Amino acid sequence: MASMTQVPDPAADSASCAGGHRHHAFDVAAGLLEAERVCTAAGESLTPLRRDVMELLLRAHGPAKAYDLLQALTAGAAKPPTIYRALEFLQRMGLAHRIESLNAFIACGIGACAKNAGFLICTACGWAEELLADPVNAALEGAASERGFRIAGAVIEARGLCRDCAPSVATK
Amino acid sequence: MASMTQVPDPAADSASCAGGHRHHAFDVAAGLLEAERVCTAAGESLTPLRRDVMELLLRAHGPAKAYDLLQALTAGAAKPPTIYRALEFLQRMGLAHRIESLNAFIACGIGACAKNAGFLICTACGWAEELLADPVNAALEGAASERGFRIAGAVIEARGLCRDCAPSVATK
DNA sequence: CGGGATTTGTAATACTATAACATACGATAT
DNA sequence: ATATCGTATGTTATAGTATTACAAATCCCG
Ligand SMILES: [Zn+2]
Ligand SMILES: [Zn+2]
Ligand SMILES: [Zn+2]
Ligand SMILES: [Zn+2]
Repeated sequence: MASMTQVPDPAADSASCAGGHRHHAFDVAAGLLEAERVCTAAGESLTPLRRDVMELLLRAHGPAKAYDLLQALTAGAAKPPTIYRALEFLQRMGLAHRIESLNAFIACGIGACAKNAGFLICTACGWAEELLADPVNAALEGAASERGFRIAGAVIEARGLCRDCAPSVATK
Repeated sequence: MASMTQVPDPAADSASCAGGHRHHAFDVAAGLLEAERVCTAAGESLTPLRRDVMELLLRAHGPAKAYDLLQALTAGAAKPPTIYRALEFLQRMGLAHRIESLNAFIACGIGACAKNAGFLICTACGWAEELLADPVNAALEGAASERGFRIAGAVIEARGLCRDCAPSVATK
């Protein structure tokens, strides 16, 4: 298999995933509408390419790797800068996030949040659930201010087992 | 210049750094003693190679890149697996940490903390200060438990300006 | 010494990301 | 309509990060 991350082929549609059990998924249609709305509001354009990448992220069953997205675009004819540029744009719009500890990208699960989201990453099924990380950021702010440090942004990524996977791993 | 990260040449000693102002540094001798102690306590061996890498991390004026460390080891004769293996060992011992958002490594600033440390990374001087991230982890735990998620570990990395740099950037 | 486990060396390759420059395209102003 | 400008995309090449697989050396114990 080319990769572990689940970038769907264009035909796939449902929320079934590699692990076999169905769970977690984005609402693709709603996500695309929201993306259009956000870009318009920002005076930017959700071009066909950017929209295609957004759709791939929304259909993915978890964080997607850049080169897998690249392969999924027009059957791999695109070159690396194509995908990195589209991802950078989507991140700038708050429509997607990069997960540093996975070198992967995911659609925003909260809705155009430009900053300081957090993720709970399941090591069993690969899903990453987004958090509004306000309490976490507040705790970070507290620690930072004690040291005279001014926070501009933060990476918050927890690894562990999601509700669905904790039982199956525990009983294994 | 080969790289921005500050892996010292073998002669360098003080806490002066690329930015010109002196600040932040590890206590090299104490760090090596502690490393020896931790490894012995764990029934593992701090071999000359591992010790050399630990010393490079302690002398570095901030997070160090793997290939820069590699270059600093015996003037670049070593191959990539050499450094990645040593770094993995040091991380396992809690003597070093990987900073995901920088693809870089840093000596533990707290003392053999195996898990869940956090970092405040200054984007001006490049230093990364380690936090005992207990309050942050507590906040994360709270958010996770609401979702039935069991956290095994977390990446907590804030970017911003340290106490020393905030004024100089503000007045620039 | 023999034998097994750990550590290190080495070569090859996979994976991730950016720089630099060329081309295309849509909007606006003559 | 044509020129021009800014934005977006295409293309080539290269830089940077990390792992796999196997070979050799070393250490520890019996
Ligand atoms: Zn988000
Ligand atoms: Zn799961
Ligand atoms: Zn530490
Ligand atoms: Zn600083």
